[in-house]
Parts: sequence; structure tokens; C-alpha cells
Amino acid sequence: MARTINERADVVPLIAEVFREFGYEGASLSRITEKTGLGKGSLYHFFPGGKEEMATAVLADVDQWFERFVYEPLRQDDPASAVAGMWAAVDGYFRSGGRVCLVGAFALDGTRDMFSDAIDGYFRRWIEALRDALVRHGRGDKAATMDAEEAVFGIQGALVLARALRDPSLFGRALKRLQLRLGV
Amino acid sequence: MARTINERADVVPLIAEVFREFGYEGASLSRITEKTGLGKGSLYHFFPGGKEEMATAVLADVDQWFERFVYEPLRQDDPASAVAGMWAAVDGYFRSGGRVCLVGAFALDGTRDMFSDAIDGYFRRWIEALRDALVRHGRGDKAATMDAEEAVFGIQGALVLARALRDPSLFGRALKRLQLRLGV
DNA sequence: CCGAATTTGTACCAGTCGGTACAAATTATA
DNA sequence: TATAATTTGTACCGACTGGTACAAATTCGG
Repeated sequence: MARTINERADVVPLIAEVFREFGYEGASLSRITEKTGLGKGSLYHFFPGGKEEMATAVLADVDQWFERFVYEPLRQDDPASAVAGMWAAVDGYFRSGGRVCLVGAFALDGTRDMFSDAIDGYFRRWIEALRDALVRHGRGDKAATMDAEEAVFGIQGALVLARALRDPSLFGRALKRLQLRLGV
Repeated sequence: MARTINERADVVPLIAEVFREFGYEGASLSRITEKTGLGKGSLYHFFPGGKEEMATAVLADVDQWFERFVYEPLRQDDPASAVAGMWAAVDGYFRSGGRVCLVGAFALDGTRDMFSDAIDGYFRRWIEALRDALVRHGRGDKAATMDAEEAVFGIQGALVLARALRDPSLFGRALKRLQLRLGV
């Protein structure tokens, strides 16, 4: 019938927003069609696997972003500037606390079992990349692991709390605090 | 038809488990029926307001538990022992990372808007009670607030990460770390 | 400009959702 | 034991769920 300018890649971030806002179960196809402007025909053309494939695509998209702007720099760049870049990237990505972590949200309920590999990989590689940078910066192996874990779960908790209290500014405060703790 | 030993109060924790496991949207009445062994008739007898009233009751139950075993001691008991008691209570309540925070889970998706007062109050009173204890212990006002915030969002983030990585032991490590940070 | 491939809207499906109605069964009161 | 109040199972409701089928519209290759 019609050809719009939408490619699959253009739609993924829109679908991501719906998942972020309502969770996997709450993200109904009707809400997704509403947000994307695509009918079921187009949606199932792009994602023959339906809702599950949409979520997989969204998770892959998120993963790709972090891989490129966070993990890879942590592994390759100068440790100090890579870590500094991480805090900036994270603050930007989560809109200074106004946005929630989709992977963290999926992890909390039964959705996790559907996407456990993607969810596990996202956090594991984040922690490993950060630990790697800390070690290269001179921190001991054990301490670096703990520090990396603390930074990552600190970010997740700050997102939860900022949203629960409807106080995005808490996220910025928390990032500052975590940054100081890391001492890099 | 039948009279079982179930009182409303006995059913609430069971319903809580369903919400914890599947989230608000994913907790269907059929799952709740299955878990509790109660038919719709009984369920709507106890909770005329339906699913929403069940969630309200569950949140009130959680709140009551924390008020009694965490907030109240923090406000009234000797600061050092109350804070120590908090870590023990939290570790026990969340089953050393094997259990998720229902309030945190609700906070992350669209469910928050339905129960924002309960969610907001749970975290706000927790932080305030902890700050209060820290101040009585000699910490300055500003620093105590930051410390309290960090402890609470640290716990939340540790729960997210422990579940995401399927590694409950991470929660214990995190609690230890947060406890040291607090220095009480 | 024509035919093939792609893209899309719409109607429809069975299943499940939360919720209601109500009679039957059980318990409590006397 | 008779009766009133409580508790419960079940059938049913309209709405919505994710998903399928398919023909019409559009775009693209020649």
C-alpha cells in the first residue's frame, strides 16, 4: 500500500521507548503501532518473530550503543579519559536520570528469563571493561573488580531511586559520588 | 461453598510473590488464583477493588514490614546498632539477593504512576530514617543525606545486578561494601 | 512503462485479560 | 436445628492480547 521513509533501524529506538515506558508485558502491540505509526503488517514484516523479536532487536541496539561508546573505549583508550568518558556517556544516555535502563527493568521481572543472555552479557561486559580500565590504571585485580561492580550497580540503583522519587537530580548527585569513589 | 483457613492477611504475601515474580502487568488473575488457591469469588471478596487493591495491599504490607524492622529502629534505637540491624534485616528480607524489591520493580515501569505515593514514601522514609540515625551518630547533615541516599540506591542497584547476572552472592558483597562506606 | 518484488492496511482469529453476577455451600448465631 | 451472614466456585461478559492471512498499494528493476 504505502512506502514510508521508515527503515527497520529507524523504528527500533521508538519501540525501545515503549518497552522502557511500560515494560515488556505492558508494551502492547497497539501501543507500539501508535508510537511508531506502523500497522501490524509493517511491524510483522520487519519483525516476523513478533514482540519477542522486537525486544531482541531493541536489546541488541542498546548493547551496540554501549559497546561503541562505553565498553570499547574502556578497553582501548587511555584509562583515565575512558572512565571520564563513561560518566559523561552514561549521564547523557540516561538523560540525567530522566530515562530508565531498559536492561535493568527487564532484569527485575519474569522477562529476564526470556532474554537472560542479552541481559547477562550487557552487565558482565560492562563490569569487565571497566575493571580492565581500572587495572590498566594501576588498581589491583580484586579491588578493581569490586570497584567496577560498585560503579555499575550504583548507576542502576540511582536510576531506580531517581524514578521512584521523581527526582532526576538525584541521578546527577549519585554519578558525582560514584565518580569520586572510583578515584580515576 | 467452602471455608478455608485463609484470611486476607495470609493471602497478601502470596500475592506479593506473584507481583515480585511477574511485575504488575504480568501478574494475571489466573496466576494469582493459582498461587493462592483462591478462586475469583474469594479474591474479589477480599479485594473488591480487584488487582489494583491487591497491589495496594501488598505495598502496604511491605511498607509495614520496613517501618517496623528498619525505619522505626533507625529513628529510635541506638544509631550504631540500628544501622547494623538494618543491614541484617535487608539481607534477610531480600534473601541474600535471591529476592527482588517489589517497590523498586514497580518504580521502573508505568506501574509507578498508579502507586506513586506508596513508592515515593517507601524510599523517602527509608532515606530520612537512615539519615536521622547517621546524624545522631555524629555525621553532618549534608553528608548524612548523601550517605543515606547512597546506601539505599546501592541496595537497589545490587538487587538489580544480582538478578541480572544470576549471581545472588553479588548482593552480599555489595552490602558489605556499602556497610563499610557508611562507616557506622 | 510494465511486471515483479516489496511494503502496508485491514479484517479476522483463538486465547486471555480483568471484572461481574449469582447461586450453592459453608459457617456463625440463636 | 432453623436461619441469617459469610465465603466460594463457576459461568459469563466485553475488551484487548499477540498473531495470521491476504489483497491492495507502492516502489523498483528492466
